Amino acid sequence: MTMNVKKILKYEKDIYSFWEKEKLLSFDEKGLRKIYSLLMPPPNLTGELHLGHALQHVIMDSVSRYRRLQGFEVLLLPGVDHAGIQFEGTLDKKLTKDGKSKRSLGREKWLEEAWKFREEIYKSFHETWKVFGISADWSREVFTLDDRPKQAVFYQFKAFWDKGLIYKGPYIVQWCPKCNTAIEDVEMEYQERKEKLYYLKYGPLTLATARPETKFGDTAMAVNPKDKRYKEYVGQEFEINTLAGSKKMRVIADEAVDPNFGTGVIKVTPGHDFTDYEIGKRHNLPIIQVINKEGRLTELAGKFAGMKVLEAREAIIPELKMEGILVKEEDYIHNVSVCERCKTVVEPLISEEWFVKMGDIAKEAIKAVNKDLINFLPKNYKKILIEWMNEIHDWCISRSLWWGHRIPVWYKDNEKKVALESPGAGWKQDEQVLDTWFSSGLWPMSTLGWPNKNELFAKVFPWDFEISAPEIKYLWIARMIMLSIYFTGKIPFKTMFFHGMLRDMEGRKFSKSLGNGIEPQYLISSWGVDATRMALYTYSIPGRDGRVSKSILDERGKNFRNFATKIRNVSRFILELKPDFSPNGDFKAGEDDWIMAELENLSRKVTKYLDNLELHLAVDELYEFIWHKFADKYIEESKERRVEAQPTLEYVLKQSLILLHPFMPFLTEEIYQQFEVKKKSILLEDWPIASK
RNA sequence: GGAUGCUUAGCUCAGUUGGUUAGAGCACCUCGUUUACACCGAGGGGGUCGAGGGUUCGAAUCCUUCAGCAUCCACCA
Repeated sequence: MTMNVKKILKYEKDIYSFWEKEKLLSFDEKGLRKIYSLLMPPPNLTGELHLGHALQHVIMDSVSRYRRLQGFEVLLLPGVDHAGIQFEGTLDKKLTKDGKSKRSLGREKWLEEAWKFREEIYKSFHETWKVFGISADWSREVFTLDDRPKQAVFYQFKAFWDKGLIYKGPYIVQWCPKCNTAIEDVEMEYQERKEKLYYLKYGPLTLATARPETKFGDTAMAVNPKDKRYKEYVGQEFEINTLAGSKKMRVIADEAVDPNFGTGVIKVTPGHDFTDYEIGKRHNLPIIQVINKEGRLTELAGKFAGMKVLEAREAIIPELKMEGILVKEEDYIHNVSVCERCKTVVEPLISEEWFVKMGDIAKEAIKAVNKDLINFLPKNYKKILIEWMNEIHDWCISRSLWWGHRIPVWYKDNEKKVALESPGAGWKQDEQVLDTWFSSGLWPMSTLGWPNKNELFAKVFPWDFEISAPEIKYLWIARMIMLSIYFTGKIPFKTMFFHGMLRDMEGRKFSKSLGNGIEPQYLISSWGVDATRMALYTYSIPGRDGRVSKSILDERGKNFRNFATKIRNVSRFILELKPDFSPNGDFKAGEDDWIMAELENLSRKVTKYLDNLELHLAVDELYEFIWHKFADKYIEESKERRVEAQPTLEYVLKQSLILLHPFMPFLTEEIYQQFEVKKKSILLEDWPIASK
């Protein structure tokens, strides 16, 4: 079995090397042919490529091979994303196993380890890509921490800075105490928890809270202005027992308070709650930090200082009861925000972070998207993206990490400078790095040498084709659009293809923690690369999720492996066992007409489906034609008149191979090479029909 | 709470702008070991297209209500 696997992979590697050697995959920017450009979404540098990557890359590859056959000068540009938090988390886990840690290594040594780890991951990426036959121009590969993106990132930062779009300030952020960094809304997930809702007496009022431990940070009580019950209290001040002393608190009226929740009164904790932060801003309330970045209470919490949030909650409850402050408890089921990566409960708290004002940037992007310059698949993503951009928040671009583009701001005494390199002795660079998406958002430009003016950029931008998983439509796609429009006035890509998500049979995402993943390598070694690719095209409908299990993918893999065998047998019959005669290339009218008409029909349909990016339909047609029309019917009938039919047999086979090549590149090349009259590679053949 | 999508044969899914007996693969049944192929061929069974209502000469396809599932967004004091 393992021998067999190696043999299969060896065969595919040989063909791939042949394509590379003949420069069939490389892009000639001096070429005169019309360009078709595809930008590979850079996978995260975190380990191995999974089935979702395979799906996405295989879709891109079929499009790029199709365009190659049509005679385009194709650029499929590959790359990898440094993936700040994710990579850093993965590496730290690995280092812990080796008995090392961030603290013991220090920033410089740690970065050395990081680059070493990067090399390991790179090797595995390249192997997988080539095994899948991805026809990218590897000489143009980009990594988001390379020099070029570095220049682009700096240009971007400087441009925003000069325009006054970047600001630094205390701001309430979602803080993950374990990752020790601010994270964005989109990096969180929600877990339903059964907790308690506590009713506390604050002066003459009773209010409900799920987080009594934040009471040390309270700066006011708030009610809805329309709530008649509390009208008389608004504006008054009361002495409140905080368990760490006593302080005066005012009752304020704010629209954000829901009169139907609890008693209709809330405590306002601007330092540790998003709504409260907004209320606090509107009413000029002070911000008090009672939870620190490790998720522990600060000294303001008196004897509870140093406790973790949940410990503190448990310790506080009895005290509140004793003091007569806690008057009622009830069960309360609600969603708790946790960090998407480490599942730690996220604490909203105040941190010094860098932000980009997004309002104006988004406005321009909305205009461009509304002009329908980008073809979204599925269509409704246009609306979804516009709605998001309409309600955009400022972008928190700083992360307290080491892996990434360091914020290019330098400090000396009370001076500040923006520079890529140190402005001289005594200057200290900001400790934080930029959000990964700050560089990924520039991907369509930085991969082409932007911001330096150059021919490549001028020729290629905007890209013809981009593909993505829908889950990063805001994080990545929307940002690429906004940044491209902002800096170049142009959209970044003409077609934006959102593929569906592969899920398990329960509809869950594949994830490491669930252990429900299916290795692409497993499928390849069982059924071959081409069959695995074909199995994946079944799930290439834009925006449609697919449920898969090992057995379902095995079923498809086996089915297409059988299809590959069928094609091998067909070609053996036609090319190896052909009758002894000299083909004159003439087609006999009459008995061959129908298959020629079917072939014509097939060519037209496959072309249409590829143009519309309906890959699954193209695959269906090819399968039906080759197996059930050509093999089962025509070849069977031709046995009666083999010599006469031979030119047609050869012709139909060759054309079928060309049409199938975008999907099964290795098999089609292998068989193509057995023809007597042929070009150097099937990739140099002509697609039978032009696109509309 | 808001938005979007999904619900078609036992399973996983296709069904292009509404138009003849609703398709594929796998599974199942019958027959076939003819010199490309049993990783095969010929044939067959199996669906009131989630439920109700509506538009139409005609609806899986359009409208509406409802149910279930999923995703995204918001809220979560």
